[in-house]
Amino acid sequence: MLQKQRQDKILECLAGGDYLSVDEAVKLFKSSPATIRRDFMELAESGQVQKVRGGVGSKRASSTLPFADRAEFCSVEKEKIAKSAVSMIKTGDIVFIDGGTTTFNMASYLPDINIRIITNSLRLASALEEKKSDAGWEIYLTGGFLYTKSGILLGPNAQSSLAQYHANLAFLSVSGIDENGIYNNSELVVDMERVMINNSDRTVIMADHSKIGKHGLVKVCGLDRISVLITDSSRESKDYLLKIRNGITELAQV
Amino acid sequence: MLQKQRQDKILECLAGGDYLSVDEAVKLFKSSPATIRRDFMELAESGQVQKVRGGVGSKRASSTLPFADRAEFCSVEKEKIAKSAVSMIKTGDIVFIDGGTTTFNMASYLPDINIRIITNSLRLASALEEKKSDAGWEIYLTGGFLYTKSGILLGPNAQSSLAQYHANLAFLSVSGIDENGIYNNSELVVDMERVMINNSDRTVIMADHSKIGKHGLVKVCGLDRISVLITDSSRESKDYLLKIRNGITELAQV
DNA sequence: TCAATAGTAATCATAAATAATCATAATAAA
DNA sequence: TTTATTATGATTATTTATGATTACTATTGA
Repeated sequence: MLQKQRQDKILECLAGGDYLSVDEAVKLFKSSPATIRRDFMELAESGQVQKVRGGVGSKRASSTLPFADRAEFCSVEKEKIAKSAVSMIKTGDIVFIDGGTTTFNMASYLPDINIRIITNSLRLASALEEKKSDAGWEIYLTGGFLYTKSGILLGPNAQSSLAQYHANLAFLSVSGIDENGIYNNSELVVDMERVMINNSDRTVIMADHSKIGKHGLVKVCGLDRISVLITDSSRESKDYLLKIRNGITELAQV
Repeated sequence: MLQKQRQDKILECLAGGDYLSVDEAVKLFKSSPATIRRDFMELAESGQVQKVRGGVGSKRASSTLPFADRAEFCSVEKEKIAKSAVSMIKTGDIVFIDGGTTTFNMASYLPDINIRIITNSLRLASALEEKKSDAGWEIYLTGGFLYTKSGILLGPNAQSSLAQYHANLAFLSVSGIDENGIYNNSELVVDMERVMINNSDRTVIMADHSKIGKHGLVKVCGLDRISVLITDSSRESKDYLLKIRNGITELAQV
């Protein structure tokens, strides 16, 4: 049996949202544990299954994420932060959601209420499209050049497209935040985020503890433009949070 | 056995959506491994199969289209038409691809050469993003409101976003074509298609035989604006095709 | 806490598949 | 016919996948 064929069958076994052990797979495909492990590893690396001791499990809810480095998208902290962020959204809201990994997790928890979502993330839009809310989320995508590496739309067309909208809330990912402001690593991303900040009533920054006290290539804006910071608690970031606390309106720790 | 004959048989074997190993093919066609490999390579280069170690797989074998109603997208006719359409694309081209089901199939066959693709189809963009061409397709998405039912971007923002671009080739799906012109069922879709036609050097209509002689809610344009019609042959549509034939520059029947 | 067990990762030799090269056979063009 | 072109199959070196062995690590239960 071909390697690829075997891997397809593994995925098939897991399609029902189940679990497949190394031993079972060895019997099923008549190969050695080493080979099965290698298959499992590859499938896990490409994000198609999740590795557990003794075998692999289906990715279940997040199984439709189309990108490789899925692990990065699914950390417990980021999910908590995302959950807290969506709880701020009320019926009738118009929200900007930018293209970061933290904000992407919001897709899983968005309540099925009437809201309008404006985003430059192809992946977020795809995820929301597949969920097909009953209440009918209205989804608006910005145009522009598609960065296939990160699945987000950037560039002048994306910016001018985004500038057409105004929102109640903007949810942003950052690469760092300190007492002077928020940072990100790409100029094009920063340009988009600035438009979101300027065109929304309130700006919510979603940053896990690893971002606290860190910087980035470009400063997006000062803390005075930030309404809410949602982060998770950790011992190391505690001191830094105190410094930031005074610059912003509200701090949510999850 | 002729080379062409053999390659057709290979494709037949894969029609069911499975894999074919080099060894199996060697026995089946009584040729040498070298020849079979060359066949596999050619078929893979033209995008008709996917190469895996030890053999080839059908394009459908592992490619997971992100939406439910896959069947509709995969009819043999539409695939043939799509294949013929992509063969028109050359290195350096800038192409519009609209959001229909026929045009969507082009994603599977797009050659890995340097081209720029402008589309209002979220699903096409997602599919291309996942394929991650080596040569680096540049993908541009129009902005606008996302119709989750069909996964396409429409509305005034989509239009103005699209109007920024100019292409060599525009590939359009239609709901019908007759001797007077082409038709579609949604005003918003027609608006987008008109922009594509106006902003491209050549317009290619992709319509399977069920569309020939049919109409739709809105007329998009007359046949004089159409450069090429790609369709599949069928007894019923033959007479109608003769009428249409004179209105357009070129007719490709697959 | 400790071993006992089960699962894993790392290494390596082997086997298999592939790409590259070449000579030959089949085909098409002059 | 002769020549040029293309397809084929054999050979080779190279790359890649595999399974056995071993050492390592996590989990379990006393």
